[in-house]
Amino acid sequence: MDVIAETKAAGEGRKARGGRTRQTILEAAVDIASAEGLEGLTIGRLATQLSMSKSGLFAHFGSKEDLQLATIETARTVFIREVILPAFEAERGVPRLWKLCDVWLSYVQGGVFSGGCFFAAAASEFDSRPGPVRDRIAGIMKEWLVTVRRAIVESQEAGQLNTDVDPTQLAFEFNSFELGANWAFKLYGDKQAFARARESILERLRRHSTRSGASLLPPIKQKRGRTCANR
Amino acid sequence: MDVIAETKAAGEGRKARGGRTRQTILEAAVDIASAEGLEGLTIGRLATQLSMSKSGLFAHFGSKEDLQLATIETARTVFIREVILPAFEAERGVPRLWKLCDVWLSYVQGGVFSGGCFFAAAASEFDSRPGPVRDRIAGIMKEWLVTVRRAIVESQEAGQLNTDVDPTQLAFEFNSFELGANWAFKLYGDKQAFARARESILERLRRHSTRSGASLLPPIKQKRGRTCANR
DNA sequence: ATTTAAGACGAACGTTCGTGCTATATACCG
DNA sequence: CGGTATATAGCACGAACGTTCGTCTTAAAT
Repeated sequence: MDVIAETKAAGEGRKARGGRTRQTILEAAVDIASAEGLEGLTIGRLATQLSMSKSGLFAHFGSKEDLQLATIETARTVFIREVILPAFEAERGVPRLWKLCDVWLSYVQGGVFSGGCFFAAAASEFDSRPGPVRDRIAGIMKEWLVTVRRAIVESQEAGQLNTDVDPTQLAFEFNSFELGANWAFKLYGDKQAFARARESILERLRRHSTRSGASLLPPIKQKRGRTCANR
Repeated sequence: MDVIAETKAAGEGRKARGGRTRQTILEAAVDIASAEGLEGLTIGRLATQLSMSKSGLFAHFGSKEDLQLATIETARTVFIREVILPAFEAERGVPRLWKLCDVWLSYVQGGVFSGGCFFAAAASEFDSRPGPVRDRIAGIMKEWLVTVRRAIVESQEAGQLNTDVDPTQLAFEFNSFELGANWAFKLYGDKQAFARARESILERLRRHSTRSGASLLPPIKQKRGRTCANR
């Protein structure tokens, strides 16, 4: 996976001095932007929080747009570290597919970014504003969607998921549940939403799994009252 | 339904003169805000577009927050007219439940607001910004969720939907599909997303419907070729 | 015909934004 | 040690923001 290869190269910095503070700036920028948005991420605000001058900070980036793009790239690195890599420790097929969704929900729930999913927030902020920022966000979210879809296809190739399910359709559904949980959590502080999303995803995985695939899913959790005696 | 009662009262205006321009302002405001956001909705921009002075326009509202709140209320009125009322023409039960979702998707697809779903955009803009604006948006979106949930319960009471399905869970799923379609449409211009959301919703309705409920759903559409017609 | 009140206007306020220019401090290299 | 980049700071700018103020026009009420 190209994603894994690039994590090695990203380690060491540019010119040692400036590279380090630049990284420090970007880490703070990601945190602010996830809560206040990429436009609410103000150079003055960022400088104050880091006890720097506006101009000193600004010198690290040629423009505000560059700062936004660099912030997005940093967020992507965090996302890969916090979601993609852990999920890829699970074996290819249904286990990895499930873990991708599970870890994603945990990453929002656990407050990796203080404003929920960084990219969901950025996408809705820039979706009506054409330009490089919007394009990059769209590209990164597509990466995610493609990763989920590929995990679905691999599950089918491994004989763990029925081949009569459309991978694109299922990826759309999983992504929707994640967006829905993120929405409910951010707007209402509803932590139950994550459990709901997990239940919806698991229900679908179970229904479409072959026997060999179903055995790789977590055991059915008993609901209060009654459970999947449905149908 | 209280929603229907309030459509009658909203007809006539306040002081005839001022009420009319105020309404004109708000209609333009809703359109701008749906694309540029409630914060991107600038008083100067609004005044320019309407060939008014900033101060003359501003006098209709005591503050920017008041303008935002009034804009939200106007958007809600549009939403009720364009989505709720048409859906409530369908008979109670599964037909109304399906039509609620179907009309919602059409309302985004058809560009009632040029920036997709007004409330989805506003929610993600203000979900990390406490205050009256955020509270009102959250309240309105809850109204919608409750309306969908009630339609589910009514479908069960009418014996058209199996009672072993959790209404809150199903409402979460339908809402997620709508958010997912809105997301794909705004970020990628993907019109197929609406068809995908409809398919997901219908599939679930069919699976959980009783015989009497299933007969009230639209006929099954044949898919092109095999499921592999996607990209 | 006179008074009153509302609506719209232009100008200006103070603040904050992104962005340049210029000077100083700090670190690295011969 | 001195010299040269590089990093940061200080300062100022033009524009845009929300907001306030005083004035003029216009239509209704007396």
